Amino acid sequence: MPIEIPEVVIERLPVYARALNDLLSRGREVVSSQELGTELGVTPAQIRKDLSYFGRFGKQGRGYNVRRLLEELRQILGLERQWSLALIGVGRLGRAILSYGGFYPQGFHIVEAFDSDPKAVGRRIGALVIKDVSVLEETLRQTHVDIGIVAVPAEHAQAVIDTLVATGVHAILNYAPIAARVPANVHIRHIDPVLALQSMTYYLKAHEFAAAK
Amino acid sequence: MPIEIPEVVIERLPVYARALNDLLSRGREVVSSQELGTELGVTPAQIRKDLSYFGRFGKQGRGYNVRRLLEELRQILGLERQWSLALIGVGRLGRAILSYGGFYPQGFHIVEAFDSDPKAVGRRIGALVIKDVSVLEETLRQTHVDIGIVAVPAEHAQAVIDTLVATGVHAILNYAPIAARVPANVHIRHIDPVLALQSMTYYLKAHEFAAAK
DNA sequence: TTCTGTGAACGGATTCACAGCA
DNA sequence: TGCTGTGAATCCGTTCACAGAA
Repeated sequence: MPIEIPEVVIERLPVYARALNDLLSRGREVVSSQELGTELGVTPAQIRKDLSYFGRFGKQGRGYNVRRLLEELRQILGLERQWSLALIGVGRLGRAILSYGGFYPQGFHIVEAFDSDPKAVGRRIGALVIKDVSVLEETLRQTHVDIGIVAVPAEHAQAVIDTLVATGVHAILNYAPIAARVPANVHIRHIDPVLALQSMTYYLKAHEFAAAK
Repeated sequence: MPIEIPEVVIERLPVYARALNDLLSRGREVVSSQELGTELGVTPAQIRKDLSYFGRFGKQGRGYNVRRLLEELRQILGLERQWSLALIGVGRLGRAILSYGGFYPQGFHIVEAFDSDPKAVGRRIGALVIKDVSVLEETLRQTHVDIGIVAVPAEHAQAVIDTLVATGVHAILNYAPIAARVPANVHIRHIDPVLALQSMTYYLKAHEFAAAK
């Protein structure tokens, strides 16, 4: 049944959840779709429509109970549980990911780390010992992880992703600058600051042209 | 005139450019929309339609000349020039961004760095000396930068973004976990791995449920 | 009165399908 | 014959607008 819910809707829910979290910490108890929309730069109708896919969480004439709605969203998104992740690639980028403090408090725990560099393998980072990428497949067949984080160089990324998929990983966060191919039942998100910059320059160029006139 | 071109199209162009770059380095001279589409997981019709907004770059019966099309796209996107960036926030994340080697070769040069921590201010990182964020506004009024990179804690991000906008910056790459508000003539892209993870867990949850049946 | 929930209308992006050129 | 370029058709997400509950 959830199959028919547009993916864009799913991608907005965490944004709503984060805003509700803020509101809650500021002591706010009730919020209207109007206010939430202004806060987030989204139309109120969109928020109401998005939420209506999952239930009727609001009170007519009042708005939404912040705590209640947040809990519903966390439930829907699976944010109440903890998720285990494996990191592949412990170079500069990988180490930055490991030391990033934003995952753990949100329930995302990196429980395995792999690299191909013999100098890195065996090294300990916090509670993790870096394993050789050659044992990636067998390790993940024994120890289940929910999500793979790919932080290897572009030329190895697709192979790593294929291995992850082969071991039954269904969600991948990819930092490598490639357009990875995965089966339809596997979810992938790309973190790619260069692509982000390269699409903005189009507008900067156009703007400068207009400004020069 | 470029105003009518859908933003999604602009966002796909850098992806095409990257793929063409790969093809070129593999010695490929000609490519059809079919092949390129397979490579990228996009329909051939979409590629042809996207490109048709900007001109007629292909040869019927043959396909596209890889080098030629790449050059056209680089021209359209403004990738032939160099762009100067200012980084605000030189904490752990900011330092990782500074040490990331992927920006410079693509023409993105970080020329200024700011932080609010007195211990960081004045410190030299490579060719950069970290300035106090209190001089952000006046510095950017003197030294033009094209793009701002925001890597400050969430609670300061909107203020920093407002300052950037006030000094005439029209493009922002935001790493802070907030839904920042900017005027319509300012472009912003968000790098937010936690949001990416939080939308994938929805599907993992649904999948597990289905698998348990 | 206020604000939700939701069918219906709308608008915009994707895909189709084919004419036309090499 | 092969593949582009592109109007037309389709699909899908957003917005409208209003009935109905508090």
